[in-house]
Amino acid sequence: MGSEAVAREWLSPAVRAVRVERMLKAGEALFLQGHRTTGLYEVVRGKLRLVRVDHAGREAVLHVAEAGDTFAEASLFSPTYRCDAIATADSVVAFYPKGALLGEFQRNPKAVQAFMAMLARQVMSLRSRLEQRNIHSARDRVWHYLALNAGADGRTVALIGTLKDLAAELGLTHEVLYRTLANMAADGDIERLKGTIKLLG
Amino acid sequence: MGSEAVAREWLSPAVRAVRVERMLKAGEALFLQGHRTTGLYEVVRGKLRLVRVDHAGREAVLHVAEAGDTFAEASLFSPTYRCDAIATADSVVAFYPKGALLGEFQRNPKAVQAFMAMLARQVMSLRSRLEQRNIHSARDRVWHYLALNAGADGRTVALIGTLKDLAAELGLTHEVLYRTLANMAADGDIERLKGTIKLLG
DNA sequence: CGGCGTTTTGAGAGAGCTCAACATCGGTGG
DNA sequence: CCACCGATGTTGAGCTCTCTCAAAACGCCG
Repeated sequence: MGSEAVAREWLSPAVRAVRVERMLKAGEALFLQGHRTTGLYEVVRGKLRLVRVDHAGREAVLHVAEAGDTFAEASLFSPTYRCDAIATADSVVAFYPKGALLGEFQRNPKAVQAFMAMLARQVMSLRSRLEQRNIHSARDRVWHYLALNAGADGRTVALIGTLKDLAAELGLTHEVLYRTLANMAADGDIERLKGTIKLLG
Repeated sequence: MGSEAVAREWLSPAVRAVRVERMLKAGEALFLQGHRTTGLYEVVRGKLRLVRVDHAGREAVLHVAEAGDTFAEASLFSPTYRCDAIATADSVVAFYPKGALLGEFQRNPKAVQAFMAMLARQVMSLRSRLEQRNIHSARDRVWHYLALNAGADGRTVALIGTLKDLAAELGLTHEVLYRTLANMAADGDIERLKGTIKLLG
């Protein structure tokens, strides 16, 4: 989940200046549903669970934010948080106060543009990942990922983390991913190199 | 796919004024990868496929936009389109010229805010739908959907389209959805009414 | 070297998918 | 008013594919 190809260059110097870091112990709540919104966050280290709790106390997970992810962007435009944010591991988050951000957005057109562009790219990225999950066959899903993440030459895919991480992003078990890659290589559809995969055919 | 709970109130009167409708025959291309961006679109009627075509001519679907969906938002911040938009059925799209939108955004802070808020809400919605797809069990996935879409009372879910549509949104076959709902009703977890589902327990 | 996490391969079971038949509902036209 | 038609809704049976549990090889770092 933490592998958004969506970079975070929306941080103008002025925005970066208002950033405040905060540490959280595992299980600690950052904010709760109904609380007044104070700003948005970025995960520096650790992992947070965004959950909505229904009347019966059951939780529905909205998102799991990991290192590098931002969350609660919508809090900028809403008076109260609409879910709970709970650290599932000891974590560090960077806080960006709502007022400072909105002020900067009003003063600096570049900052708004950068932030909007970041959101638009994230929407695009999320839509394609959702589309990917509509592909049932493991092989086709892996191919979809590879084709979409090929570099400039259209034939080389750089692997960022471990294959286990990739399996999680693809919504497959790591065993299935290993087997699928092995089969694709055996069939001559891909070539597996150190840290990269080359598309053939 | 077309059931974003994300309303489109980002349309200020000034924005609505620059809207231009265009008709497309099935199979017709609206824009192609590499073309200069002219603006973003909204599907009024029909269905469009956003695809990226790799060097070997294989397509990878990025998104399927249906009535009510907007797409190519990122074109506002990019010089060229990064995928093809092809109508898969006779369609009507509304076109919002990039220049007019960006101009309006500069003049009218309300318009920027509304547009950013819409994007932020869409990011939230997409993230939760992606999280939903991580749930393997059909029953848990359906429950996740119901819990997240319950009305103000937290117990009543209004069904917008057909159950077939819902099955597609959940990434299940309609048969499995029917069976799952029947089981949940038999177990007393839900009550099925006309056009709505009531959560029990 | 020893330990830990990743990578790999094996075998089995379960859940959802597919194909198929049928019921139900809403609209259309005779 | 009723027969017809298409799409939605429903249930059944079998199959495939992925998930799960298990075990072992590999690589990396102290």
